[in-house]
Amino acid sequence: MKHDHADAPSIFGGAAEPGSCTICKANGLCLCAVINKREAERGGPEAPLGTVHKSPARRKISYPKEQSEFVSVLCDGWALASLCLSNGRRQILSILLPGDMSSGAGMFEATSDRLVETITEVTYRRYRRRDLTVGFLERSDLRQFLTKIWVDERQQSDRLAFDLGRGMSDERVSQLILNLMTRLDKRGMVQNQTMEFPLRQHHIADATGLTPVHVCKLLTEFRQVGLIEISNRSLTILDLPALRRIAGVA
Amino acid sequence: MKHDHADAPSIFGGAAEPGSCTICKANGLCLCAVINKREAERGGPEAPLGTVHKSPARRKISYPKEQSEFVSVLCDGWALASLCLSNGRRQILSILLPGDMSSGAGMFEATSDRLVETITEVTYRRYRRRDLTVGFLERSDLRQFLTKIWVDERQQSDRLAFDLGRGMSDERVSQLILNLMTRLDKRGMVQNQTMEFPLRQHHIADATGLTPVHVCKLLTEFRQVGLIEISNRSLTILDLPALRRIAGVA
DNA sequence: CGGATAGTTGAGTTATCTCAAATGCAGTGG
DNA sequence: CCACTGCATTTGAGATAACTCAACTATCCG
Repeated sequence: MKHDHADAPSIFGGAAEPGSCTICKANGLCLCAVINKREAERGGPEAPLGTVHKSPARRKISYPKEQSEFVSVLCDGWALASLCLSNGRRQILSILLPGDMSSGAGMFEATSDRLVETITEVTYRRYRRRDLTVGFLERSDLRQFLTKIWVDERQQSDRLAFDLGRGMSDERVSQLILNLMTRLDKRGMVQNQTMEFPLRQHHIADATGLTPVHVCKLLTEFRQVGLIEISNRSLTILDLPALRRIAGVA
Repeated sequence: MKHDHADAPSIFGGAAEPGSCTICKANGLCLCAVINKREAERGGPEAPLGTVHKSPARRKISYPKEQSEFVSVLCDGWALASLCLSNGRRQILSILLPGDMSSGAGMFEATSDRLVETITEVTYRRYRRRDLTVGFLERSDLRQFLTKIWVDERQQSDRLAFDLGRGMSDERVSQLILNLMTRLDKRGMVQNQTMEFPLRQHHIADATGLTPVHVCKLLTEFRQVGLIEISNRSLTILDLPALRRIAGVA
């Protein structure tokens, strides 16, 4: 069984085994692999791995209410899903990392209210929704994949609601940082408590429901007391226990 | 095909047809009906409609981390699902109305972090999870039911995050009221802009991320300017357009 | 009637926002 | 290489939405 993501070099895991690429690491299963396998078993044509797309930084790649017959999975780079309403207010609902999709519900619904845009330059893979839904009927591993995503997303948005509704500003920001750290770590993208950190302060603000100005003040304070270090678009956690304490880990 | 919910009188729709009970109205499909049908087609035993349970007001009926082989669907009364963390802070994630379950993800996961408790006295129906998952494999209407729930929940929690992160206090409260009104209306539980309203102010506070005191002040202001009227645990919207305007309907 | 829970009101505090100006930094075109 | 433009970050001062605390009243239920 092939699983080399040949067209998306940056998600190469080196090996060609399942579980080796970033998408697999993130989800425990890669849609490519699943579709691949299905096709192989049927003796069908070479697997439709999904088409690869690239987009520069700061581009909108999916609009609210927009119909699409495709499901996109991020392969490389950072993106975000947000809800924008009246008077230009926006709330970021999720920072998308390699292996993520805008929302698992998108595998069934052709439209959503979410706006998806890139943060860095990204590579993503588009699958035809129809190809996937056929698979859902037939493959138990794909169904498991789905329910796992559902459960994970539920937990993430519950936690988000809690933080936004009940957290102080410093809790929210530290929670965001820790959350990203955990998710990147699962993908093998953290070394020495250090991670790539392409977020602008206004991203952090929109994700935490705060003001860019206030985010700035919080971050400088975090730095001053030796919690974190930011330089060169990368972030290091210097005092993990303290940061967790602020985030109010239950 | 029977569909009379015989043991849960208050969700009687009068007729015995699908679409007639509150659960059907809420979801477009009732689990009872689906399981019923499946069993009937197989010539199996009389359908396992799920066992009926009752609980008085203000009782916890499902705890975080608690394992359960059952999935509960509310038949009558109000309940809530919340996330409680450190120092007793709580965020209500969803007000549960007849036809709702704590979370659709609960149909696959035996545990969650949510605390579910009753607001009024409630009747609910418990289905064995195993009975449902078997159905998912076989019945396309049940799968559709599932994906609809997923999509709806996604939209609800996106909106919640937006309100908590980016809404002023008056927007949040009016949004909550309108949301409840809409959902109750779908269930045929609104007459003349009037609905049953068993929420205490501290419920509203926990749902909107505010303080009970502040909620009180907002509600009295809403009443003074003639937006709503509350009496006898029921709420009437007197000026719908104005309330929508405050809620910031997009 | 008494005790608990819920709602109301006012006074004072504080976390966060708004506004505004200054600085830094990256990319562009001359 | 420099000046320039546009974005991101920093800093300070003042405003305000929402909170805390505390006392008082109303309502419900046995």
